[in-house]
Amino acid sequence: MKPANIRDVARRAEVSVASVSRVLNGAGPVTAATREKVLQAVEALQYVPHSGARSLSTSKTQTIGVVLPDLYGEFFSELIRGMDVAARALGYHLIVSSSHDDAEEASAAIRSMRGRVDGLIVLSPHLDAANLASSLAGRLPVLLMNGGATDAGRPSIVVDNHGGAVRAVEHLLETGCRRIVHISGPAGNLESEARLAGYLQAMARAGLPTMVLDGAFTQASGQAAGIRISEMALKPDAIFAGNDIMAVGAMLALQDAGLRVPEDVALVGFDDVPIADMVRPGLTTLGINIAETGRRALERLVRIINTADDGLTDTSCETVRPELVVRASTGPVLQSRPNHQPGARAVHPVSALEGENPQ
Amino acid sequence: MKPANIRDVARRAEVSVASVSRVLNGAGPVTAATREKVLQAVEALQYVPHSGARSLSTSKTQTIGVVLPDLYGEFFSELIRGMDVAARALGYHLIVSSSHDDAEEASAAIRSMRGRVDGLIVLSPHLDAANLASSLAGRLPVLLMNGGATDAGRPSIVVDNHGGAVRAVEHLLETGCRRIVHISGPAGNLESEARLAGYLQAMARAGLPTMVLDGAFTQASGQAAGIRISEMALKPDAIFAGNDIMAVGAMLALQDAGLRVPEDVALVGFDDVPIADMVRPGLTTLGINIAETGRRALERLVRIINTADDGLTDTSCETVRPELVVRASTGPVLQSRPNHQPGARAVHPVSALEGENPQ
DNA sequence: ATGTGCCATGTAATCGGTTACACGGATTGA
DNA sequence: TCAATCCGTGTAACCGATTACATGGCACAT
Repeated sequence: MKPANIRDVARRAEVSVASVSRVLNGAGPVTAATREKVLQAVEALQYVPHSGARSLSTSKTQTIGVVLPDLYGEFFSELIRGMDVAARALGYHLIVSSSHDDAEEASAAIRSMRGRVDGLIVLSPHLDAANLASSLAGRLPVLLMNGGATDAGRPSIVVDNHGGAVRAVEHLLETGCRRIVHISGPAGNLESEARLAGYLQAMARAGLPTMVLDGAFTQASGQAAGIRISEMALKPDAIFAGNDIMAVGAMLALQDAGLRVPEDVALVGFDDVPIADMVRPGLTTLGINIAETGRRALERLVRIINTADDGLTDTSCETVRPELVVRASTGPVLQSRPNHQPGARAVHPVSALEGENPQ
Repeated sequence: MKPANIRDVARRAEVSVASVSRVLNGAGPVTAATREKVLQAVEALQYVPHSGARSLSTSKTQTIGVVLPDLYGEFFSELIRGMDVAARALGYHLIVSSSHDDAEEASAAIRSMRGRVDGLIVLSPHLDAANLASSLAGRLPVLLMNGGATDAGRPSIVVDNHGGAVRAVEHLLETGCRRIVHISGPAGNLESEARLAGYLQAMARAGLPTMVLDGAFTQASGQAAGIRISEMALKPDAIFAGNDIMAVGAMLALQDAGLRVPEDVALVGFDDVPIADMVRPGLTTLGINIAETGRRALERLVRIINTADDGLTDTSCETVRPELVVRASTGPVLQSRPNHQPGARAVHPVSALEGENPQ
């Protein structure tokens, strides 16, 4: 009992296969009578077109591939959710492939998707552009979401990681913090590096010394960093973590060590994943509307596919600007007057290292 | 510059298409020399087989569809991660389709996947079996993960929701709680109903009165329930929430209202999603190894596909037993002696309603 | 009545693989 | 030396859709 094919339908409806195809695709002229007969036959035979055969003749799969790194967590699931909603609205399917440790594995995934998808959305912040491009060989439309890289000639959507990090540091400065350490994401990750660079720049601009602890964008690495910090003799008065989940890890470690957030140490994350609002104190962070970004990415890729410019015309690099979301993990912003005042953050002994320069 | 096809490869390697196919599929006899020529041609032409064409002749897509409900959050993303890892290991791709509000929409999603996938994993706890079966028409292998329903004749993997709920209540009883309310999941959701039934049964068995607040498996609904509870004149001494995310919502509401967990109100969730270990106090919950469950589901479906028994032979209903994970959101277990003793939970005034019966 | 044009429909080529079967050359046994 | 066997290879028929092109019928203008 093999499934029915288009010829079975044509036979039963007493029309030709061409008419069946025309009815089903809404293309070409058909009389109401023909349409009716075809639809009845389709119903009776439980006919569903064979997508492989269709894709063979149309060279379209109505499917989009999403390649993700080995990191997981709320950020990526939110992103995919946004993409999935947009995909269904546009009549596309989504093939996801996650957990790619290295460039090698991601390339293999990309290769295995060729011919199976009409376009790709690639989130591999550790893939350098060159390696990536070689994998992409075919003229498959690709939308990059590769951290800070302004990859030449490819359409992309990137988060303004650098600007966001600067904003994070500025906010901490505004609340009176001076000894600000950064828990960084994994080395080689473009997002992570851009956030680190933003931190370094903002601190340099303020004339403050920097300190970086290595993290890996995971809760465990944030926790480990938090423990290290809680064991320091001269503790920082604020932490800017490379993402929310590390910030949460650090927060737990600090609290377990008896330190108070934000009174002893203020804390800022990045991404605004749902959990940021579920810890206490709520996590101040740089918010990205993640699902919305996913939706936009998918819609843009579909637009590129449909205009058949393989990223030749639309090569712009769309930027998503994170927005500061202030919650309780950072203290209140001090009055903007530069003169010293014993405000909410006066509990912090001001280090001699500060290099504060009231203009 | 169209991508190369198998005939281009055959021409360049100076062999026939049959040989190319044999080399690429490892099937059939070929000499080392032929293999070498073919592989060189493949490399030179950057050849990738057209999956649609292949699926047309083999009737296989090497793709598995996953249909998810409209709920999202860590549970589902963890599950998909587990499936994805297993899929890649077995040479399969994953098409996901989420956010299905109703049976209607889920059916549409299932239909749109026919011919595109070799099998389906369906997680639609609100789809009644009848409605579901009609959608499935084709003899497509389907693995159900449908909450408590022991759907006849279909292979399935279900969580022992009822048993888990009983265990949750028992644990609360062991810590001395008596006024235990339940925050339920959405009505019509089989998982939700099984957990509710388990709660009711365990409470009845203990001779205690029950109280159920309606939730929707979302953080917001848990929070709303928590607010309602914090406003009660006679407060419960424990909450069993239908899942972790509602438990977290309730915890935040209680804490915002100045109540202490577990001293004033103990709290148990269900699922053991990552966030359960990131709130303070840590959430006691019924742990399911989610990613592992996803992996097992996918591997089982592939096994069914490969043995070509469309769920005719293997129709068993595999059960995943959740395991109690005790964290700080519930107090210490009292001594097992039945005589009343002013232990850690003596701070709770024992209500007259209790109906406690020391045997 | 006849030509013109349009429109609904059918025929058949095509997409790019897989594979049953045919074939030819080499090896082996008698 | 000839027949039987085996093995690597090639030929061509299929899988199920789409669609360019051909065709036939009908309406309308002349």
